[in-house]
Amino acid sequence: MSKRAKKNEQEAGDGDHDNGTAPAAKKGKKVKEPEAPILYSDPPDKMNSKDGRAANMKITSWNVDGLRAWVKKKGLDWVRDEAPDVLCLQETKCAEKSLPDEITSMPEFPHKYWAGSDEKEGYSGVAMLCKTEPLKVTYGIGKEEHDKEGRVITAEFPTFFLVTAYVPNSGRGLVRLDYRKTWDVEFKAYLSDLDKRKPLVLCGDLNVAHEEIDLKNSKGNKKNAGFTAEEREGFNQLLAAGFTDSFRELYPEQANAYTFWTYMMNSRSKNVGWRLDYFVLSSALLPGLCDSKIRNQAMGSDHCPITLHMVV
Amino acid sequence: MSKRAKKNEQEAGDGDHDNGTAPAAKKGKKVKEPEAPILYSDPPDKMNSKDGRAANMKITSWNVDGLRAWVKKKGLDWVRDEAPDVLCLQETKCAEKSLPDEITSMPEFPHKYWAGSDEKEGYSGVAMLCKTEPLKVTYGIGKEEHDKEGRVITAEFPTFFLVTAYVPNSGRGLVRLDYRKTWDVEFKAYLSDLDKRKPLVLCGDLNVAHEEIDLKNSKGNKKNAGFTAEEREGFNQLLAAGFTDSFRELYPEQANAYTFWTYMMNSRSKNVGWRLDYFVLSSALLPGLCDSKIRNQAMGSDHCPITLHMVV
DNA sequence: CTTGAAACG
DNA sequence: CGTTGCAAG
Repeated sequence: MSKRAKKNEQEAGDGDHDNGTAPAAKKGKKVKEPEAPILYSDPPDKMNSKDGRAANMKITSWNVDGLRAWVKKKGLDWVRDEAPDVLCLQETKCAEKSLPDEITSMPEFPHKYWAGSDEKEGYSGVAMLCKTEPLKVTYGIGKEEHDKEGRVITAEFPTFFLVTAYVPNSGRGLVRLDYRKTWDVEFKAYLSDLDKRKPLVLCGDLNVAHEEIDLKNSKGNKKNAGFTAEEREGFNQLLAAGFTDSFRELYPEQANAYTFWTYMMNSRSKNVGWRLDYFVLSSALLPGLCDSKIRNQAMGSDHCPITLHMVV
Repeated sequence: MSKRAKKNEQEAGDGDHDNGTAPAAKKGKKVKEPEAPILYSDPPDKMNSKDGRAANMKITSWNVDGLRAWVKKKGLDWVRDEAPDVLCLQETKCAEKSLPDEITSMPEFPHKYWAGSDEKEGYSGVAMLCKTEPLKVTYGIGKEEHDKEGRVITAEFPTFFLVTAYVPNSGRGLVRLDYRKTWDVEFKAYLSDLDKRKPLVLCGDLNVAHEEIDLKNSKGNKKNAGFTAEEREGFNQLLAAGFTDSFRELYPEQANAYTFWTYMMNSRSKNVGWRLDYFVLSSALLPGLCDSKIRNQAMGSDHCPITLHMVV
């Protein structure tokens, strides 16, 4: 391989979450054979906690990248099969009045909560759909500055809080990294405050790959949104505040486990991806943790869904 | 039919070229049966002039409403079957560098000319593709004010000028009617000047239905772009300057003959349309006129193509 | 590459 | 309703 080609393979483009592979080879140049995608084995869901109790709460989280398109691509069929107790969605990109009937009328989830962007229509937005009614539902993190983009919904259940979040992307050229750093600080403070009242589950697109193992091209992406030192440190600080990355807790060595692949350059078929979606748990909930799964077969978005089984 | 229903059927919306039919009937109300579309018979092309000479020039004009989408919808397959000597396109909405290979490499037309909008990418734009090379090709009408939107190409052939035009739409709410009136005056002047040198054929989307016979809902569209008194008078003035609407010349009583149908409200399937595309001829070319056809079976745009046969 | 909205028709 | 460039990811 030429020096230049090697460089390309590690460089990232100026986009966010780029996979860093070279662009289409020039005509006449030798092209690398397509390799078999490197996946990881997917054992059956563990339905019991370490201390032997049976899971009684199933939560699924999915960045749908445009709810309307995702519904057309039959994302809800997958959800019906998965049948979680709570479904959390990020990047719905849809005003409440424009939601498809198929989801607003879904009988499996009688309790539905929507947060949209105040300013920009079709931007950001999260949702939480529940089988049973939460005690209370709140929107945002209680900071005017951060609550205009429909990024957080918090539901209080008898024994825990469930927070779903779509963390701000730092953007191409890291144009929004400064804002993201503020967000990370204030969001962690919000979660710490909640945690003092009741343990919590945080799920959603946290827009960071924590460690090198959490993305394919770690080398080439150190200056790109989602893998900067600042964003990774933000995640470190969250864990230091007493929270746990449930997937990594259960599968500390598992490589090639991703939840996002850019639509560009056939990244998904090559499993050139990032782990950006998480279930993060208060330490008090760890004894009830049964499994934390990545459903990388489910299509309909550039992210795949993740599912948590726990005892609450 | 109720008075209200009747009113709806004649009213136009505030859009341009609306067909003026009522919106979807309210639930529970009686709905009119869908009627068989009223078309007109399409006799074989006349390939001789009145004085018996054989046609030796075939020109096709088509508002493609986005050349790239039209190419994907196989518009070029239809063109290859039609096999005109000159193909004129309007609303290409495509910068020259973004043209699909399939059209730039088309061997049937070795001589290709493109005009695009200077300011707005993906807006307006016309093209002329020729089997034989014109003596000279010019762009615009020689008035700075009118030549920024890629609306006119003029090709000089040995015995005539061919002008293809995409005349400015007066817009919803007639926001651009004033500009259109200026255009009509200056464009007529341009054509009159050309006509002094050599007779001409003008083809393209002239964005006006001339008389009541030239659109389905004439009553409801008198205040809408394409059928205002001002635009119709502009066309009258053009004819008064010594030019002839070739289709109407040959088929003076032919109703239900349209070249445009809004994509909305299934207008095309109901043949609720407008005749907006024309071949307009200098009087000196009338003896050579053989036929002026509307190819209303050709799909790929909200306009259909038209074809002229003449002796030059 | 893909989404959604905006402008235009 | 459907096209385009656009911002965003």
